[in-house]
Amino acid sequence: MSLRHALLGLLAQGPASGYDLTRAFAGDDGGIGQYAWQAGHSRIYPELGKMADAGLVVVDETGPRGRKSYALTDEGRTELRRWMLHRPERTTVRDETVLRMFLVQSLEPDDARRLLEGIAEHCAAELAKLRSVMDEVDAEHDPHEPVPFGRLAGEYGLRQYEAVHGWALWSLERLGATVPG
Amino acid sequence: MSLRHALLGLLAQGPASGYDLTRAFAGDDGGIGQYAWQAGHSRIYPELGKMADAGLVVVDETGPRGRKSYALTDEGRTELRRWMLHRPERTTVRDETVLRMFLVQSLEPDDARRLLEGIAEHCAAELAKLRSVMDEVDAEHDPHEPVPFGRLAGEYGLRQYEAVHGWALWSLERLGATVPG
DNA sequence: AGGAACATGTAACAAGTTACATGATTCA
DNA sequence: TGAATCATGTAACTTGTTACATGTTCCT
Repeated sequence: MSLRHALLGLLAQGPASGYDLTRAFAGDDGGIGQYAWQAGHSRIYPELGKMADAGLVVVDETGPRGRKSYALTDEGRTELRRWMLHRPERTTVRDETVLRMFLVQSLEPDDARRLLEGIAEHCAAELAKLRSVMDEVDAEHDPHEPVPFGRLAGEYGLRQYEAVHGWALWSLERLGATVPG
Repeated sequence: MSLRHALLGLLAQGPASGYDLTRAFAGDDGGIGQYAWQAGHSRIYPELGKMADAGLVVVDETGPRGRKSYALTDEGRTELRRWMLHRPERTTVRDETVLRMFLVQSLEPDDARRLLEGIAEHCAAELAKLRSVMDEVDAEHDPHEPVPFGRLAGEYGLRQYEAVHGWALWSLERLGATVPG
């Protein structure tokens, strides 16, 4: 039931509507939906309803066009904290990109090389993009204030891309050793 | 439909039964199920059935206890290759661990620190374990032969743990700056 | 003989995606 | 006034998990 906790975590930042939360998931902007968890509005609205029934959130404000803004309750905050600090022995993982990495060796060497080169290029490009965004965030940020929300996640993304980039290059070398020329 | 492709990828290594494939997913041994994709036998058996209907695999051998060994067909290999080399713009991602990382900043600083310390320790421990396994693999491997299956995935795991470890330490420093003492 | 591991399957439930459906407000 | 965006919801379908169910072979 991680969608519930994702929503609790986002609401911990401040009240938001289902529509706001849907955008937080949808972004191609290095947000939660790109790296951590995906959800569409058709799951988010019913889940918010159930969470309200369970007392984890309340509608704190209604706006135009039927907008309902949800806020965390103390119960919700407690549940979020419990989930964050409790490490389950086995967690949900479903990652198509990593799956491709696992299966690189099922391809013929030429195909594998092509795939790895594509991955390396893609990572380099994304890395450059994300790095410039993060540099900007850091430049605008007063070092005496708390880290801006999302900065830690951004750093994770950065290091993630670096790791995959390095891995692709390492793999190309390893594969290359078997086919001289 | 990534389960299908995960199965095709595993079968590219050689024929296997549903039971064999189930173990490949289930392992806590740094296998596909720990990092890339999870599946239980109750999904695997029906999927193998459908794949056989679609001509992607065939039962190449039957054994004791009703064992059915599946092998890739040419069609299956073509479909696997198509999927591997075709980069979709948006891929499935669902990762509870990364979700926690995204939400670290929803915790109070003390809790966040505790969580990050736990992550750093956990990564260091897993890294050490995996490194010794990979060192062993490398020691037993003739450098003139192709890279052993799983070695690239193992390297990915290694670099992944290193990245997360580094990230946790960096984040601790960043958080620490806001709360002196 | 009896337990562990091998081996396959189905059913009920939970979670997520895509498509369908509707309506209000804002802005040019 | 018309298009874009805001805003919420449901229904049908797909995918995955947990629980139920059964039978065989190997090893001690």
